[in-house]
Amino acid sequence: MYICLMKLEEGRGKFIQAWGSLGSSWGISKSMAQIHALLLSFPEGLSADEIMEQVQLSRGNVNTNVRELINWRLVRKETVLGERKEFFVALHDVHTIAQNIMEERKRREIEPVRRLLSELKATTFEGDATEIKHFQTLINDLADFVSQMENLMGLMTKINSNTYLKKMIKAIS
Amino acid sequence: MYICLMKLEEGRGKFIQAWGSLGSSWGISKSMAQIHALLLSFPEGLSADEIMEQVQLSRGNVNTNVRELINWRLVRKETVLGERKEFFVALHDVHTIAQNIMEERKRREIEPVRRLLSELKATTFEGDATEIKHFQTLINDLADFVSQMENLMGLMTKINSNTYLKKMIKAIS
DNA sequence: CAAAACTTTCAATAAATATTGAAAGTTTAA
DNA sequence: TTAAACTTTCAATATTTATTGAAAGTTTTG
Repeated sequence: MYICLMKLEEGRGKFIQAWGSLGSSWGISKSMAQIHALLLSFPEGLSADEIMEQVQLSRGNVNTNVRELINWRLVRKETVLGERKEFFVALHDVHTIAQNIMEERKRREIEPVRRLLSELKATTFEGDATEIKHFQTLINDLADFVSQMENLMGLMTKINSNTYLKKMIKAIS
Repeated sequence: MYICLMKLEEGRGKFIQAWGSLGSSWGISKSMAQIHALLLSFPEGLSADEIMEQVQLSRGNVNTNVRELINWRLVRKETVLGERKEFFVALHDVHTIAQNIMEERKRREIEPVRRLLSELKATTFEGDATEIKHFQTLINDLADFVSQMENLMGLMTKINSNTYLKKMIKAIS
């Protein structure tokens, strides 16, 4: 596909659908990814009913996934004067988005690993000395790597406000 | 738990089980994570039957997930002179592991996003000018972010052989 | 070549996860 | 206070993903 012309609505629809299926491959639910894509596509907030309408999901599903997006700090609630219902707006700054996703993933995916490894590090093993050594080396190496990973994720959130850093990373990678 | 004493076998078992459940939270199957943990725990390779025995999984499951681990370049086959069956050994260097995981995730999770965004970047939209502008800004921002991400993942694989880089990252993050 | 020793495949099944929608809960306005 | 407007919950259901195990396939050995 070299050139392509389409209605904006169609483009948004395509983006939303594609983002939804991509979502699965990063371990978040399709609906959540779709709703996020939808809210990102609109500068203004949408109501629950509008979301239901646009992505064809049930009320319960929209409610659950919007709440989850709020937990991830990717979306916030807004109320409009004179309107009774709530509106949901995505955070539109990509670097803030990235930062919040990083933080959440750290919490969910890195922290538990760290806990496991600390626990194993703190235990003394009985058995064959060589095998113990191998196992302990593994645990230590993994622990080192995990903190490396955390540093790097921290770095990612710093890139945010730092063009110099951005250039540096590009240069050394 | 401040001090703890246990048999090595028990420690390995604990590690394997925990790694399995963590696996789900990073979007890989429990069995695959368990098998990986098992093979990491042993310096020498194990046969399919030994894996089945140790992690209590069916032959088919072991076969499938070992193949997957080989695709990810986290495990390789080994044959032993005079033995008919195959043995599977984990790569034991944590940084090589990290590097291979990064590459695989890039391929699976980043590449498809890049493709989608390029496609949307290449299309011309019809509709309200302000809305189009918002949507295009979104697409461009996401595309920028994705390449940023790729740079950083590249950087991660470089840390491997570079202690200086490691210190630098720690310093700036 | 045939049987033994393995490995691979894949349809059936189980388990985990996501989604629905109707009922219950809450807030606001008159 | 009560009815309307809206949000939340959650048991039932659907969908997706992982796992099993027996049958088919392959390679090696005698």
